[in-house]
Amino acid sequence: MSARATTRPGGRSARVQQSVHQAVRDLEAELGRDALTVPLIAARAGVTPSTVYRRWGDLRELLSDVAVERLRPDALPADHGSLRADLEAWAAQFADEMSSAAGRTYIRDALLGDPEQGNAARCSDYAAEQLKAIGVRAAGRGEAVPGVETLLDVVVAPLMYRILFRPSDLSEGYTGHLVAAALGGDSAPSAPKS
Amino acid sequence: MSARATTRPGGRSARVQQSVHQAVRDLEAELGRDALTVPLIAARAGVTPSTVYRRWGDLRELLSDVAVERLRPDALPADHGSLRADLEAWAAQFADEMSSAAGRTYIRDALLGDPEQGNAARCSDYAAEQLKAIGVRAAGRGEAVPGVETLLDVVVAPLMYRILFRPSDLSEGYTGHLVAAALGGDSAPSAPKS
DNA sequence: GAACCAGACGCAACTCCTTCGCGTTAAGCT
DNA sequence: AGCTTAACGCGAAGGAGTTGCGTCTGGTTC
Repeated sequence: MSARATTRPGGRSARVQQSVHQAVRDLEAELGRDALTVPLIAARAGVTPSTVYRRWGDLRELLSDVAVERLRPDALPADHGSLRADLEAWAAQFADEMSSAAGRTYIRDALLGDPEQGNAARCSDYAAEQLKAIGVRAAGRGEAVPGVETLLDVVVAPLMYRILFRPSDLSEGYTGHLVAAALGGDSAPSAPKS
Repeated sequence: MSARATTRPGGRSARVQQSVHQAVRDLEAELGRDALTVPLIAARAGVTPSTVYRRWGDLRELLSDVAVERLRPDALPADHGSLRADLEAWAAQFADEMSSAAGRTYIRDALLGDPEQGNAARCSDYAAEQLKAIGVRAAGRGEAVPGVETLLDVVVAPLMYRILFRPSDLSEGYTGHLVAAALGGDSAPSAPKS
């Protein structure tokens, strides 16, 4: 049902998918996300609307695909010399990007794809890959490293929960507090009031 | 923009809102959620489609309102005699309800409402109220009680993250593991592999 | 390398969701 | 009771979403 598993990866189908995705990005930048419609996107991409409906089935599904691509990290997390520094830097950047208006829109769009496994799981996989890379690097230094599952539970999940459900309660030092909780160290000064 | 803050809470407006909400629930049970359309709902509710569009602006917004109402807990958490037992029972029930097909649909619908504060925050408030009630009761017994913020971070957020992003990775004893992490006790046997 | 098969696309017509202006109704207030 | 204004009903116009059919292209097989 999704366009990802195209049965014909090469040739025309690939060109259509590429041009449609590009049209979404262009029009989103020009007109804003709320102005996007399938006929508009199709016209910009040089295809007919029915093609888009057949491949993606829905505007939501198409936007979900594009959103997941934009959420894909473009590089491995930077090396700051220690597990704690790496995690804090990564979590801070993650929180910044995801809590922005654009980031929240992409997350929401990504969550709207096919409800079963699919686009949403990819977002989590991206975070897991980054955390795993940080963990492997720290293990190479001889540091004790929490498992990826634990980091997802203790750092990523609370951040995402606040971004999605409590957008107003995302303070500055919160990521530091979460990393400290994950590593068992001291909490950052601006820990939650409890 | 949302229908909640109706400037005229009484009289006809209230009747319209009530009948429209009821129509959504009825039609959702009869035809399934995907078959819902604004004209259909309006006809069942005995109003014109333009009324629905004016009040809610969008089918998504209307479904978001209805979903939040369905996510509202109908009773205070049961008393099992101890903080740990109360938390485990509540978390297990929460996970069950939210990870079901209907629960996930309601959560997704609720998240689609007005992006700023609104319906999504209500969902979190519901959980916070329940946790606070459990906490107050435990404090009355003389138990040491983690703050609501901590419980949201350590128990609710990981559950919700898995439900939304990793629907396949929600094992049986996971909630027990999370409660144990929150209370500092031993982990349940089926803890994550890390 | 040439013919075959199947999936994907373009085209066009149809349905109906969505929007908007205007007149009417009723809720809240003095 | 009269007034003000928000909310609703109605109807028309525009546009999104859907579908059937023919054509084309990419992959496969002989």
